[in-house]
Amino acid sequence: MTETSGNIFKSNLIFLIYIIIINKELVEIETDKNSANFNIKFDLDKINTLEIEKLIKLPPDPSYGDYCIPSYYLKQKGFTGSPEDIANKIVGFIYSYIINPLYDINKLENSYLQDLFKNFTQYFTFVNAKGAYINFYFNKQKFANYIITETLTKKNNYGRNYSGKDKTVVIDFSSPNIAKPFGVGHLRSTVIGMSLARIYDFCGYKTIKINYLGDFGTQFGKLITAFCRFKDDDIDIDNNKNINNGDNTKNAFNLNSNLAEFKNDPVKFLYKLYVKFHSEAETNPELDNEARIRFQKLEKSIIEIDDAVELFNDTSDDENNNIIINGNIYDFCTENIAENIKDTQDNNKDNDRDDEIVNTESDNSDNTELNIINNNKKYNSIKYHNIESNDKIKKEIPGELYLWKIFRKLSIQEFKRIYNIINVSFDFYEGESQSSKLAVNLVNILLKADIAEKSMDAVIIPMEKTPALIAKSDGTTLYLSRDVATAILRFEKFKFDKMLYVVGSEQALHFSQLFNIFKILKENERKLIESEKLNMSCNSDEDKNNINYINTINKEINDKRNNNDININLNKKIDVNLFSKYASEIAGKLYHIKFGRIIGMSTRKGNLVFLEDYINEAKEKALLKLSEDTKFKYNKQHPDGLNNIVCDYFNDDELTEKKIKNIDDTDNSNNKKDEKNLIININNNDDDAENQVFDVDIDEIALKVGIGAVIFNDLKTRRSIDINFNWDNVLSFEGQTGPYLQYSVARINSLIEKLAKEYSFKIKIEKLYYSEMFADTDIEIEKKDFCNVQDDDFELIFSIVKHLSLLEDIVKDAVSNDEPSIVGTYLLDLAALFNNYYQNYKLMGLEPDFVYNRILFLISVKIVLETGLNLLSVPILKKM
RNA sequence: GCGUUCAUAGCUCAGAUGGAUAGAGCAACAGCCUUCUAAGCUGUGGGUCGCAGGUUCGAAUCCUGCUGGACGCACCA
Repeated sequence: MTETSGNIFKSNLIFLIYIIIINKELVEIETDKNSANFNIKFDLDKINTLEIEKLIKLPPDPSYGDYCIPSYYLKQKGFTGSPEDIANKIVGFIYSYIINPLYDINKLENSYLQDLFKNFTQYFTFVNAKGAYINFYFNKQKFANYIITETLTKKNNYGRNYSGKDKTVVIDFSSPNIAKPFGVGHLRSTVIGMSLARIYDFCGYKTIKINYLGDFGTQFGKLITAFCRFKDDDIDIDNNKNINNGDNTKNAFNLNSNLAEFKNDPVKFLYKLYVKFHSEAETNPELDNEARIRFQKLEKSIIEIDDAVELFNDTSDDENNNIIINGNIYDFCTENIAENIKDTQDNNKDNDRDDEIVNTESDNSDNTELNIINNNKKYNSIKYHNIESNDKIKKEIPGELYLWKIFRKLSIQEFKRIYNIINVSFDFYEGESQSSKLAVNLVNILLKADIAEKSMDAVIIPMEKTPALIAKSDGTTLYLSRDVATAILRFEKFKFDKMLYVVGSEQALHFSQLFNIFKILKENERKLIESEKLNMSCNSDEDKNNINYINTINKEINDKRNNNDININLNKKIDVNLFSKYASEIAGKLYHIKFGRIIGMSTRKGNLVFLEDYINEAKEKALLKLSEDTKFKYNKQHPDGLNNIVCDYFNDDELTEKKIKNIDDTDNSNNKKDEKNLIININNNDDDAENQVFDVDIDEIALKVGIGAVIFNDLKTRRSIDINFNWDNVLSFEGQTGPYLQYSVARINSLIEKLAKEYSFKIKIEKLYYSEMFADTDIEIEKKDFCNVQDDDFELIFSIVKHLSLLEDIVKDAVSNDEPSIVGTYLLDLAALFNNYYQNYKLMGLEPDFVYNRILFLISVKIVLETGLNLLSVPILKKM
């Protein structure tokens, strides 16, 4: 027997349908209501509940019932005749055997069957056949009370299911490029990925969130070149003009305004350099050349220097970041690196083409380009010692590597700051740079195995359509080959059942090639094994190096989920037969979660939009609205105003993380509990109520509203379609928007609070907020009847409760389609239903018992709304 | 040219995987704040589901063709 849906009404119906199906002969005979037949077949072990569940549909209109079964579905189960006939016969069967007072259920031999039939009459009051449909009508009161009890009992676990039990899903999302600003393009991946992670988690999967940084590639040569050449220039890309193009290299890196800017906003500064590089390169081809050389040096040093990636460990937290930014290393670096790089720059002028340089290798000791790589000469490398480890021995590394590390580190810091704002976290930060070693090896093995072949000096894997390019003609690896290597390493570590790449649809070809490669590797497993053996036993220097790479490549990724960065353990050796070992297992487990582009997104100046500006724009709008509205709402209507405004986060860990980040000046040894509620107390000075409203941290609220608007805007539509960007749409807080959902929750909170106060109910309001949901509430839920069919508002409540009951199915649906928008539209419907109720049915002043029950009902609505918002990673506000 | 993908109300989108009468939100118009937050609610108007065929009891949904848009097509990621 397979697992059933969490809703007992549905599971009961599933069993009934099963009985109908296996007793088909009995159903097809027109049974005489009075002639009892107690030989009903029933075999508990053989039920495939999932299959039967698919037969159950929701009628389009409540008047057609609460569940229905289209009888034409039953033809596949062996029923014959017209759909109308089938429906009629089945309804006849149900009335003869179950809802028939003359039929004595107790005479059934199977006691389980007895219970089932008894339950059925309790859960369903009415069954009819209408055309091709068999319609089932709930015992509405029982249903409503059942669902409300369920939500109140399970709280923020309501809707959770375990369809992903014992399965691991790796989600690769966000993946910004180092040294480039975090724009709205990355936002989509980030937001979709984060939401999927939460939804998968809610379905019981072990979910691993990975941020795969674009920390490698030709652009870093460009950036380093630009940094060395232009760092002291006046660059203002906003106005699109470059003042002072000259060579300003006399005083290397003074503490001038540029340095201040670099320290203050490194990513933006680097972006400016990058833009400047491209505009300069148009007239000066030498720049591109220099960039290429510098990247080659960088790549080589990453591969050759054992702990290259680990230097100035990215795992370090604020403490060490401060060292980099403010302390000795920084100053040391800035003085020396600038000098050194200037030297290489000067030398570089003699070498216009990189192949010349490559060919003059080793014998020209004055050629600094090569010495950097091979000899670590004083003038072209950087001495440093690792303060963290109290390592007294100074090491020397190439300047390119040093700068690259600095850029990388500062960028990660900046990204983390932004992720913090939108409440996104990762289990691991990875980088392309980490898999380049393995990627090199992959190319060799595939060549030997005849799976790949050379084509115009490059290495390709032939495919039906476009051949996959896995190495450039200069032997360096590409995005694609690194992705293959990365997938292997990840599989080795996580043994995932699924890996999702949340990347825009413009990269569809790349991923279809990637998946194809694994398919090809699987088909050629034997060849691969041979090739790997060969690779191990060969003697050429090149191959030895490769074996060396593979032995030293990082394999060990720290298990600690909370450690946010890559931890590389270089001591651990890995299997050489990594590819043949895992490739066939990986095939078929990779998915490209593609999404459409954002069209027409630009600032008023026409440039790339930075995420932060985007959020700020939304925040400003919210602030405006808030200042207009609160004045009216809280001062005129409710003179007692707000006592406290609580800005809540949904995740304790993330909350703590944020708190720690914010409080950097004080040693925060307070217990966690105090941190949880960021309560901002307002001076409740009666005289000056009007001004107080603005003392409230409406800033915080506005920010959350802005974030909610921005995030929900990306999640409310299906991934695949392109978004026509329109400021008015994003900045609209009315209708189908994030703020509308947040507002609905805030309304419920406020209402509950008011009613509890008015009626002196002992309800601890703070226990009702999402982050506290794990704690026991003081609500008594033993009382089963929260509502009654005779109540005036019953129909309204029933329609809402029915919607609440869908949550589990919605979540499953979202997972099977990898589509967060399914949750989004569900929430909009639910919020609309609630607001309808809110507006049309006033509770204040009604009977206390009745009101108390309604509060419990409101809490159950709130639970579902908040659960959904949490799944979408939309901030939940207690008040707004 | 080849491939992927999209086309539903003036605009932005749903449409439960082929099922009962195609639904929301903006925008327009008409109402609703001296009791619960008007970021809200109620009502009205608005459709040849891009076009043309096909598949069957039944199509916005599936297949083919066409039109129109977006993206991609080997040394970028």
